[in-house]
Amino acid sequence: MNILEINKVLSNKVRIEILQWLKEPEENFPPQVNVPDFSDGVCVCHIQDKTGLSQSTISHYLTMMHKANLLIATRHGKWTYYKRNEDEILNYINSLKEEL
Amino acid sequence: MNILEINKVLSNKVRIEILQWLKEPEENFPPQVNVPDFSDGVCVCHIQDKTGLSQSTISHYLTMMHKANLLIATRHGKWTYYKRNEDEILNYINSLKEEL
DNA sequence: CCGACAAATCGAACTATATCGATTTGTTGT
DNA sequence: ACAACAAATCGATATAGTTCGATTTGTCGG
Repeated sequence: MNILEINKVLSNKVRIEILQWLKEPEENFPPQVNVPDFSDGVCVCHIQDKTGLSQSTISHYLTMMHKANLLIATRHGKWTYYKRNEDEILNYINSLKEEL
Repeated sequence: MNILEINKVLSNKVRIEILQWLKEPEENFPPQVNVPDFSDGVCVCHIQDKTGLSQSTISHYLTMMHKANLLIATRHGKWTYYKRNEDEILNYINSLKEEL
C-alpha cells in the first residue's frame, strides 16, 4: 500500500468521481447487458460514457487506479468490468489516519 | 474543505513528509531559538534545512499547504512558524471516509 | 480464419507541477 | 534611515500529468 501513489491517483477530479460512482453502480450506471448484475463491477464503456472523455484516457485512468490497487478488474469476453477494492480503500484511509 | 485540493497538495513526497515531521517537532527539528517552544510550530528555515530544497521551493510548498488549510502560520518578527492544523487534517480524513 | 468490436497501449501535443535563482517585501537592531 | 536577514513572490526552465487519435491486442460469432 503506497499512500503517495494513491494520493497521486486521487489528485484528479474525474478519478475521484469514478471511485465515488462505483460505490453505487445501480444509481450511477445503466443496467449491465452482458452479465446479470453489478457484482463484478461496471463495464469500461459505461464509465467512459459517463465521463465524456476518450476511450484511451479512461482506459489509462482505470489502469492506473487498478495499479494502485484501488480497483479490481474482471474480464468477461470482450468486456472488462471494474469495481472498487474496498479492502484497499479502507487500508488507505486507515494508513492516512495513522501516518498523516 | 476541498478533498481534491488537499489530495493535490499531498501528492508530493516532501509535502507529506513535512506534515509527518510536524507531528513531532521535538524529534524532527532542532530546538527553537527565537521562541521558547514549539507551540507555534517550526521555523521555515528549519524545514528548509531538513528537506535540502531551495528556500523558494519550501516557501511555495508551505504556502500551498497553508492555503489548503493543512497548516497554521504564525509570524514572530522576521520568522514564520508553521504547525499542523489538526482539525482540518481530521476533517479531511473523515470526509474521505464518508465520500470516498 | 476473418470481420467486428472492446479494451489496452503507443506517440504526440498541451497543460500543469516542480524547482531554482533573483528580486521584493517585511521586520529588527543600530 | 538603513543594513541585515527571513520569507514571499516572480520569472524561467525542466519534468510530469492530461488527453487525444491511431494502432495493437484480445475475444467472439460466423
